[in-house]
Amino acid sequence: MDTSISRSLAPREHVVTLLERHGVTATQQRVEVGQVLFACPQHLSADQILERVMAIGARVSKATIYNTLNLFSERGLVRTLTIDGDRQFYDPTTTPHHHFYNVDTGELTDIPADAVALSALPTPPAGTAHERVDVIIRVRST
Amino acid sequence: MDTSISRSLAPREHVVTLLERHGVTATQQRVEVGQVLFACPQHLSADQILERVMAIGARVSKATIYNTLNLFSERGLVRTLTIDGDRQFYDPTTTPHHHFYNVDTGELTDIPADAVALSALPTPPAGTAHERVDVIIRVRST
DNA sequence: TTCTATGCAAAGACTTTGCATGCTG
DNA sequence: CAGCATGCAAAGTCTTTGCATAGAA
Repeated sequence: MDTSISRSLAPREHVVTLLERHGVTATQQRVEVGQVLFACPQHLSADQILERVMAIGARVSKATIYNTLNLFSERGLVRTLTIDGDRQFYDPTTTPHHHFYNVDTGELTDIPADAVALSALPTPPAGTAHERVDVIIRVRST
Repeated sequence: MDTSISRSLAPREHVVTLLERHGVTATQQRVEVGQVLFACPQHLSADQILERVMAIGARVSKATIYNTLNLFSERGLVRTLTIDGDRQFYDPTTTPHHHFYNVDTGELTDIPADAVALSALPTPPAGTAHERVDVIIRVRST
């Protein structure tokens, strides 16, 4: 088998459709970022995405990575996660769900929304309305 | 009344005792940071703390602010919050509780632990154990 | 005195911005 | 062709680090 670093990519077609459906012009670089990002449920940093995009032979600048990720985030194509202060992670899963965060390894794992029973949410402060609930379960290696 | 910026401070005695109880040497600067931080339940950034410490006439360098906050955090005197990626907030309330986060204003508000009913927490990934659960309810201004 | 804390400035990590060039429609 | 996207490098933020000096026990 192939000994080089090869990862599955989301099909080009699929990414193009996805971008268009969100009103994002499907340029070369954005599609490549999308192919990496939407390959599977995962949590990648901007740097990791840049690496992987480079690894598939595409050339995208760091600035474009950030521009693209911010655009995707605004348009609801990805969810931006901030767990520790160091860096942001981009999560292709945009449907409601939560996360395990391993404080020792930094690893993030998805938790399906229905695995956490959140009853009786408190009333938001006056003049505000619920937008989203994030549950982060910090775990440590045993 | 006093027109200058004056805020209540935690009593010096109280802060000294608190630090000692956590095995932290109660130096001049640490006590001043503590007086600002432990004045009331709040969420301050490193910069805001520096500002307020300066405002009470104490002179503390930025490096010491960060060193002190990191130390306090390690020793469990404060809880470090990372909400958006921009900066960290330090929360003097270390008992379990959750937060409202206003995505428009950046404002953080405490939620008592018992105001959120979290039943049926999922099992942590193999080889890990629960450490803490954070619930962040994002709200937007209406 | 002996070890730890502090200050200052420089270094570092991550992210954003400005501007000229290139691609999209 | 008009306008948005991209690349590059520089600028910006927040935070950490190194080293000499000052303070605590």
